[in-house]
Amino acid sequence: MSSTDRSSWSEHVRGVLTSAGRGRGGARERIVELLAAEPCALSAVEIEERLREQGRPTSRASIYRVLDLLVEHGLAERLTVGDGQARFERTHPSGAHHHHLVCEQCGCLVAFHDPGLERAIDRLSERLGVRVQSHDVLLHGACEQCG
Amino acid sequence: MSSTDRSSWSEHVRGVLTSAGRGRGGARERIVELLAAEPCALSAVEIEERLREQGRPTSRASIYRVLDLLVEHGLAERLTVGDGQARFERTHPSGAHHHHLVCEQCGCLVAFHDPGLERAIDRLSERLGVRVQSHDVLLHGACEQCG
DNA sequence: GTTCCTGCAAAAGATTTGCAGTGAC
DNA sequence: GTCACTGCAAATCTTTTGCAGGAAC
Repeated sequence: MSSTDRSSWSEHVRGVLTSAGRGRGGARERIVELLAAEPCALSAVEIEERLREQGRPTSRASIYRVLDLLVEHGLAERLTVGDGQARFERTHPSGAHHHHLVCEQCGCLVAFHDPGLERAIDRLSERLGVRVQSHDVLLHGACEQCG
Repeated sequence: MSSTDRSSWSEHVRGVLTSAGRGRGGARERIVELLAAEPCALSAVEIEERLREQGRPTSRASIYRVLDLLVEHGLAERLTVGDGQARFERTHPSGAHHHHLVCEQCGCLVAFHDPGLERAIDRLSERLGVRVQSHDVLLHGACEQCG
């Protein structure tokens, strides 16, 4: 993702939250800045660590509150990879989305997008006759470095 | 799933665990029996509730231990739907697997199988050039009753 | 008798909440 | 000055672990 995307996401967040009558605050700015720069999904604990390493310590309670706020407004997405903690990732303003591969060896997350998969899910939801609002696909395997 | 499938899964579990040098115990029998009869994924807390309702109270620690044992031997599968607790479901001895739709209204789980989706994931893993061991697909939407 | 299984209680982690103080506008 | 935001501490909830007694073989 380009640096333009990064700053545009931060701007987008500010716009949406301002319209919602929310102010700004130090913790929120720090977290938004971190998520904007981070390509991959982070857990609340990881966010706390990164911010502390950057010399900008932030309370974990605030981290959870900011993340909830972002998810509520569709600005971030919550995902779970089965390790007992939730991970968070910014969403693309255009609505484009992707899925993840969890490397069983190094634990890293690899994002990917696949039109064929999206089509298969569209056809599937039609076949099932149910209304599907969203979907998650999680692959478990080995990343390029480990595989 | 037929009652034959149910009993065959229980038999399968006994066979596998006996081969692994494990004995039997009351808690394990109760949990296997419950999972055999239950069509859908249950959390440890739900399993505890059901067993208590049946007048067969079982310690939660034992429930987690039995579930871990089943997952280790490939007899059950752990899945998460994002509500902060793990759910468990028996696996089919043949290796057949399915995925789930979570109804956002009533919270129920609907299982489905879709060859097209499986093919799309096979093609995808080939395109990505990574080794994919397993995959999970989770749809969020409305079930037939609610939709 | 030895080994595995179980229950209880305590511990460990992640997440949420109450509350008082701080900061933005 | 008001209302939102933050940090701390405590609470909640799920899951794991230590240990002692009990059951299976």
